[in-house]
Amino acid sequence: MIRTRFAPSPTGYLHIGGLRTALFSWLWARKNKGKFLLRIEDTDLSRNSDKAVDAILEAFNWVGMSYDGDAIFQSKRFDIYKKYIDKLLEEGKAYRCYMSREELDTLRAEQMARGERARYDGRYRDFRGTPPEGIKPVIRIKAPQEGNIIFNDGIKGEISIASTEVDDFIIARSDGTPTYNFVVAIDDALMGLTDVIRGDDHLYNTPKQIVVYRALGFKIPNFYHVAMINNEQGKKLSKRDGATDVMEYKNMGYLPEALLNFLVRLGWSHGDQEIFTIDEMIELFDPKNINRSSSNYNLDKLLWLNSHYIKNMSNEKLATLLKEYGVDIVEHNRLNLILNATKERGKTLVELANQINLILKAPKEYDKKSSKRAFRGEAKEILKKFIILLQSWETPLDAPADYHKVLEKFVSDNSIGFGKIGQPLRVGLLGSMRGSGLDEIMAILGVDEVVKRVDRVVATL
RNA sequence: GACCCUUUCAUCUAGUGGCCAAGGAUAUUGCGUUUUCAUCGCAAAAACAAAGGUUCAAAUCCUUUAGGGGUCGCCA
Repeated sequence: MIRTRFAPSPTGYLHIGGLRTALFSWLWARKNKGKFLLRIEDTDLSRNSDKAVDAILEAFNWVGMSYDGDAIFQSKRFDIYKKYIDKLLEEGKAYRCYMSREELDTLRAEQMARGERARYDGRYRDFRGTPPEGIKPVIRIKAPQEGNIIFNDGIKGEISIASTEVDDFIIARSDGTPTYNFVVAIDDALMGLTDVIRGDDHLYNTPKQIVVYRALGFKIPNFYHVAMINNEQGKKLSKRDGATDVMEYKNMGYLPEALLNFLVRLGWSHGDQEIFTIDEMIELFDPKNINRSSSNYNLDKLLWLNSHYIKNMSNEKLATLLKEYGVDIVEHNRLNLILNATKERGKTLVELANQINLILKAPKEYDKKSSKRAFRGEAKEILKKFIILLQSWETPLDAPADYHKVLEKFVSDNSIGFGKIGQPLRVGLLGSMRGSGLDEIMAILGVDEVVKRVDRVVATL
């Protein structure tokens, strides 16, 4: 059975990079009817925040991802790690190192000056003497000193790193608390993970974790290192260009299905397919089709996807969602008309809400440029005449098609083009030259409201 | 600086030695539809980082160079 995990450290909100790796892991588990587990990496006791955990769960909930079982908190598993540290110590696979921080700093500076990769030199590896006084030791694991550490990455292929590049890294701090690479390996093993999908900023941690796996005799899982998401300029993502809280996307009016569709195609592909329902993603996802190279974050496509999902969403569901964006038309008897007239004009729910308000709320002012164009010539007379025709119409006016008949009769009676009435009428009703179809607008507003708005604008001309 | 990863249109990508004078999508531009805007339809422009090899044949394999990213913590 496939078992994957998402293992964030609770230092802040969830951003799209994290959401994407979580998505990949989640899809892979769901596709294989396996388990997707959540683990909170909070071993650094000074940097924890419960809020951060809530933020992650809120984001998961919004996009509809769920994890199996209970979330695991590393901070509650210190006794387990301690046991393994003692075991390694006993077996001589780990040792106490009495090097002071100052000594370490000096060593690193020297190595860097020589143009080497900074790494611990193993001076206490076989230490048998009397420990220096006043130093609380750290515990280091014995890494291999020769050969290469090789593993097969599911995305990048065989990765080989010289053992000389991997030092005897610290597995327990001088205060006794365990460190990241140690606990990750233990938990990944104990949680029975078969596939670890994570960002390729962890690529260099993998050989270290393999050292732990081997020392403890654990089975090594499959690793998949997904390349980073960069900004449009190909640089590291910053808060300005995408590394914002996932929930910000909700505030900006994006649909979760659009965001997931966007993210799944960032680095992964299934031939030429662009649109994926969640079920399709689950069915088709395979980490072997993840791209090796990093991808650039670009909002255009997300916007396009979002408008696609808005256009294809049921009116009932849209209406419900719109309540959070300041528009409540759930009980409106023209609900379908309103959304059919506007949903192609809003790329986000925020824009859609604006479009709806544009119709539902009488214009407070009339766009200058539009007015200038629309209200020239005989516009005033034409509007007056149109109102008369509208009010004297004999058959009931209900559907957009009914209003269309009125418009048709009006232009033919007066031998004018649609534009002659369309432009002033539109500006009179909406305050702007652009917007939904007049037939729909009038059907939504009804005769009385149309007359009211036109009267008002006529009075200003 | 050292080590590791990576490099196809502006962007996301298809492509695993011949089907590629490189396909799709977004964005852009033009045309059409429309009373406006949007949607939609059609079309255009747009890329194998560079140089050397290997091969009958290379976007695909190898080497070097250049660009980008990551890592070098008693952070995760």
